[in-house]
Amino acid sequence: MMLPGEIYQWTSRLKEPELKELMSSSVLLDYNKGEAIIKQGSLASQILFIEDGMAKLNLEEGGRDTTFSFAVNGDFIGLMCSFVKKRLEFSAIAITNSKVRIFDRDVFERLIRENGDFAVYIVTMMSELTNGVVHTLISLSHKNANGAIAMLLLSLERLFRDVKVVLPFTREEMAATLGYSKESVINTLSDFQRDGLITLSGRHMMILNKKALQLIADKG
Amino acid sequence: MMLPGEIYQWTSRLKEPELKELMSSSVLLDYNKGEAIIKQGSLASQILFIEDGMAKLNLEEGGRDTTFSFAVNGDFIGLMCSFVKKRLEFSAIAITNSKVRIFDRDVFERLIRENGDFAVYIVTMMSELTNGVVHTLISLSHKNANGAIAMLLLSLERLFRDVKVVLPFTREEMAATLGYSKESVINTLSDFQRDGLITLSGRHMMILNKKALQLIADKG
DNA sequence: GTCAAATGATGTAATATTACATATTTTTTA
DNA sequence: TAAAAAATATGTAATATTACATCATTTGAC
Repeated sequence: MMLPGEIYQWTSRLKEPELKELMSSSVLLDYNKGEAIIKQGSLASQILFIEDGMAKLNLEEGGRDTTFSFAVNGDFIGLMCSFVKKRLEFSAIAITNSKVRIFDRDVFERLIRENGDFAVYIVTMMSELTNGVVHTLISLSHKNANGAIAMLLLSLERLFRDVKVVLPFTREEMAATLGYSKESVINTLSDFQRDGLITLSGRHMMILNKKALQLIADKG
Repeated sequence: MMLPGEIYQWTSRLKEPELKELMSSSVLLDYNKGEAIIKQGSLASQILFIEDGMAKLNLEEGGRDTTFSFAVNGDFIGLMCSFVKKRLEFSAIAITNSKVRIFDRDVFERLIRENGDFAVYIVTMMSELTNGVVHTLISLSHKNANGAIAMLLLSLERLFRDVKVVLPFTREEMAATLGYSKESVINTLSDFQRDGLITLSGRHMMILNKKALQLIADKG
């Protein structure tokens, strides 16, 4: 439950009546694991905020689905790409059962118009998010298969805040995201398991040796 | 010379006195080809606008310099990454002699605060820019060497608006950007020349067969 | 212009990655 | 629960990419 002015940082940028208006024009929806929260190609008419759960941000292109970011509890989902003119060019998929608050973009934009503090806060958040995504994508693209996979596993550990992770991908989806073949992903994961860095059972993974994984991510 | 309200779209979002204030607190500087316009790690205290010339946006990391975007005449340089809290995490290098207008971030932010129209315009522009960068980086990372190089050459053609292009990279820098070895880049460029797709002489390139290059970029 | 340094070109061996074939396991559906 | 479908695993051959060695060319400083 979202209580004005206390749980989420950004709410403090809004005045009492502004926040009230925004909240009362919003809806809270439940999404099941695997469900699409945002479909690429839909009109950019909403701003989504994840109150509970996790989502992956995908870009579909050339028949491939690439995950380029994640969103967790307390994040605006893909905020840096949400204010486009026409249609959203990304999708968001719940990777756990999630509660998502849906704001109307017009109301949201009106607040940006009317509340300069809020506008600057949003602009700053967008820059930070974009920065992070660009950084991640470039790092990934310069790594070999081992390094890229290690990076992804570590980012999932941060996302879940736990060494136990449920992979939000099939091996093939993971391959598509990283730009390698599914066999490369499968083999590398097997290698990691054989070398005692992780345990694997279907989609359930546990990280056993974070330091070694980090080394592979850095060097690879 | 920048004339209020007529040359650049964004100026029409500002009121006469706002634009006047912004312009009068700005400076126009000349940069020579190759010169650093923005240094990664510098304080995020300015917003830069390129009035004439071209620049490449680089991210340094792991000893490598990766170009992730370009800016030309009429662009804010790296706007989507410019409103970060502390230091800029990208650099910008002039790839032709350029005239750059330097705005003070505080003044710029004050306009975002005080002029809602302007705020929304900036937010929209940031989203569109981020969208484009993410799209480009993901496309590139899924291509083989030939495809990635073809993509880059075609994007340079669009940048220069001409089939004659002066490559803003050494072969090695191009390799760093694309995540391949310099030999792969050199060999592929040689192949392209041998196959009559381009002519090359040092950094001077001419695109002879755009369709074939596009095909390689799409398929590769 | 000359020289030195940097950049570019090319061939080959080593390595990494993919593609294919096939068997096994897990998940889904009826 | 059983059967079917999807996903995973594994070995091997084909392909792509890198790394190394060497030489040619271009660029920049003096």
